Amino acid sequence: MLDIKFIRENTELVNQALTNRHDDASLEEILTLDQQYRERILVLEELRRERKAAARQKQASEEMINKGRELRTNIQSLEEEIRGLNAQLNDLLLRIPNIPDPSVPVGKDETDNVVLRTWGELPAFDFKPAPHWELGESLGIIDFERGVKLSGSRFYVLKGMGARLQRALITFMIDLHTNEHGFEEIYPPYMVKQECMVGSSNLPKFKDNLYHDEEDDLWFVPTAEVPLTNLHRDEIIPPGILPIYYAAYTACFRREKMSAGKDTRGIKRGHQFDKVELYKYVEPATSGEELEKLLASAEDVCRKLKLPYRILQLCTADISFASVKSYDIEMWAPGCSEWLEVSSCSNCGDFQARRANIRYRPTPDAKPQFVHTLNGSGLALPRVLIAVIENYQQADGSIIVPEVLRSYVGADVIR
RNA sequence: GGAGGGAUCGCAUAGUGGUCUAGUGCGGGCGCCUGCUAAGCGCUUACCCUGGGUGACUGGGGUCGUGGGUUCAAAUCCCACUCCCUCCGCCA
Repeated sequence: MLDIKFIRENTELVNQALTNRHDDASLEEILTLDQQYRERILVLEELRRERKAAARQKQASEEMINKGRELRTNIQSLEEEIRGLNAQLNDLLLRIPNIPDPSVPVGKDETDNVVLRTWGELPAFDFKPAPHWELGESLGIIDFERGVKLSGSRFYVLKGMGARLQRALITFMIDLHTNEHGFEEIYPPYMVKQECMVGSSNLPKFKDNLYHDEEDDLWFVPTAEVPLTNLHRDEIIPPGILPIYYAAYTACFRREKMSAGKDTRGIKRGHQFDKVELYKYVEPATSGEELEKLLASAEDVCRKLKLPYRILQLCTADISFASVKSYDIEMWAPGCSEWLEVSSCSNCGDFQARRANIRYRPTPDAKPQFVHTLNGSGLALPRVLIAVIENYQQADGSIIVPEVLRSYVGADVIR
C-alpha cells in the first residue's frame, strides 16, 4: 500500500507510475475521499473534545444532559459517515500498485523485459530431445491420468524416482540456502487468515486466483511469501535484528483463473506445486543491494545444478503488484524448447510492510519505521524438475541425476 | 464438539458507570547523592491520526484483545468476533 500522504503530495509521480504499469486504477476518487475524510475528522474531534470536557464534570445538570444528548447524536452520525469514507478510501488504496524504481525499464508488456545475461551452454543433443511429459510417462515417474482422476485438470502425481527427485531438489535447495546463504528455515502454515492475504497484497485484488475454505474462512497460500510476510505482521522489530533472512518450503495453491487454457500440457502450471521461497526483512537503505544478493542466492541453485538459465529484468508492465523492481530467472527446457520462469526476485520496498504494519526501531530511542521486504523463489519445483528431466535426458530416455543431487536421490541415473 | 475462566503500558498486576487526565511493582532510560561491583533519591517510560512552529518543541483526538451497541458519561454494562488457559469428548 502506498502512503496516502505520499499520493497527496506526489500525485503526478504516482499517476505516471500507474501509466507505466498499464494499470487502470485512478487517483481522483482517492484524493476526493481523502479530503472529505480529513475535513470530517476535524469536525468530529472538536465534538469529541466537547464531550470529553463535559464528562469530566462530576455533576450533570439537566441542561448539560440535554446538550450531551445532542452531542452524542452528532458524534454518532459523524462517526458513521467517517467509517464509510475510510472504508472506501482503504479499499481503493489497497488496489493501487507499488511505484516502480526509476531503473526499471518502461514497457507495454512482457515482451519489453530485458535479458540481462545468460549463463551456461544450451545443451546440444544428437537426438531430438523429448518433452518432460513424454519422458515422465515413459519412465513411470509422472502420472498425469491418475492426477486428473483424483483432482481434475492441472493435477498430476509424481511416482517413485519422480517424487524422490523432487524431494531431493527441495532438500538440496533448503540446505544450500541455510548453510551457505544465511537463511533461517521456516515451516509455516499452508492456510492463513484473510488479513495475511491483505498484508502480502494478494487480497483484495487477486481473490480470483486463491483457494478459500468457506467453513473456517481460511485461505490456501499461493506462495510461502504470504506466511513469511505475515510472520512479523503488527510487530516492531527491535534494533540490531535486521536483516532477517527466511527460507521456507511449502506447497502452493493457485486457481490459475487468469491463465485459463494456458500451459495445460505437462507439469509447468498446476493448481498445486511446491516451491522453496526466500524472504528478507531489511533496513530501507539496503534493499537495493539486498535484491542483488537475493538474486545471486537463487542463481546459485541453477549453477550448482549446472542448468542453463538467463536473467530478465522485468519492465514496468510486468513487475508484480507489490514490487519496486524484479528480476526473473528462466531455465532452458530443451524438450519443450522454451525458457521457464523458475524464480521471480522482487524488492517490495515498504509496500507490504505498510499493509502488514511491519516496522523496526533503528536505534533504541528512535521512532519505529517501516522495513523493506524482498521475496524470491529459490526455486519453484515443477519447472526445475522439468529442466532437470529435459536437460539431463539421454537418447535411451533415461535421465542423469545432477551431481549435487546424487547423495539425496541415491542414484546416478533414473531409468 | 461441550462446560467454564481470561485478554489493561516491555513483564506482573489494581481498577465493576463520573474521583481514570488508567494506579502500583518490576524491568529499561536519564539524572542526583555516596570512598569502594551495593544501596538510596528524583524524573522518565507505548502506539496511531491530525494541527501549529525554521527548530529544541507543542495543541487536539483516538487506542484497556477486535468491532458494534447502551448512556449526558464506558476499562467498567450489553452483543458479536478473535485469541489464550482449564476440564470433558474425539483424534494422526
